[in-house]
Amino acid sequence: MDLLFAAGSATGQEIQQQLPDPPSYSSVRTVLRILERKGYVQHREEGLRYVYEPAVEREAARKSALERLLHTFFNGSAQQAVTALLDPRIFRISREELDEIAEVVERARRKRS
Amino acid sequence: MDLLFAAGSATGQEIQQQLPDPPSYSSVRTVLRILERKGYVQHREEGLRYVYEPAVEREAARKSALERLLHTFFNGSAQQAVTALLDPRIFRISREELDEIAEVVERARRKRS
DNA sequence: GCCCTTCTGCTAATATTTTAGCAGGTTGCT
DNA sequence: AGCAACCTGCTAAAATATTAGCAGAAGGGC
Repeated sequence: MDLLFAAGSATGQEIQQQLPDPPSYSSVRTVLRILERKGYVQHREEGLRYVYEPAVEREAARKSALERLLHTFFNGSAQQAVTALLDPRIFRISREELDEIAEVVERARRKRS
Repeated sequence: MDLLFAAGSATGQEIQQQLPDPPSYSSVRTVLRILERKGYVQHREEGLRYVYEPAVEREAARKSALERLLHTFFNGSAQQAVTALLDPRIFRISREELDEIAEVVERARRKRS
């Protein structure tokens, strides 16, 4: 699923290739079919093969993943999460990126006031 | 696991209570015992009952969860993640929190320059 | 001392996941 | 037409996860 969210959509073959320690193509497809039956993914036919994509809105999935992460590791606090994201011991962030982040925050503040 | 990371540590009973649609206590303990065998959690005896906690450093787990989220939903970009965290359509953030975040960012910038 | 509650470990049945093989269809090339 | 390289669905075995029941130990109150 994560893979599909990251890629947007993918064929069985693409998924298999990106999987670590890839199982047989047959296995991948079985899983996809099951995920589809459960309503987690959907496919469209493209030429003769199926292209799969998540059945849930990307936005919605992202939101719920964020919420979960915040709750699990940051006590629900967005501020703590941002602090971790900026912690050089955790991520190396370029100077430019840092500037952009500052701008995003400033924009949010201005919008608020 | 998420629950344990959020709480820091917990007894079987506490875990059961916090679980949605809670299965029997017996089931919870079986799972804990298996997780322990696999090395994901460990326990210490406290009085007569076991208190479980994750076997991995909280920091390390947090880092890997963040990395995964960034990769899955934000194209690896911390900036995009911060943007989402500040998006009022996603999270309601108080004015104070926003100010604190701004400060965190500023501190990071000063440290950098 | 005896019972009630709460814990542990063990065991076992059931459900689900994971894996792969096989048959049949389509496309395209020779 | 025949063959190779794809794809799909179906099927089934094996591994794993999930759930819960039961027995035995320990503590606390009557």
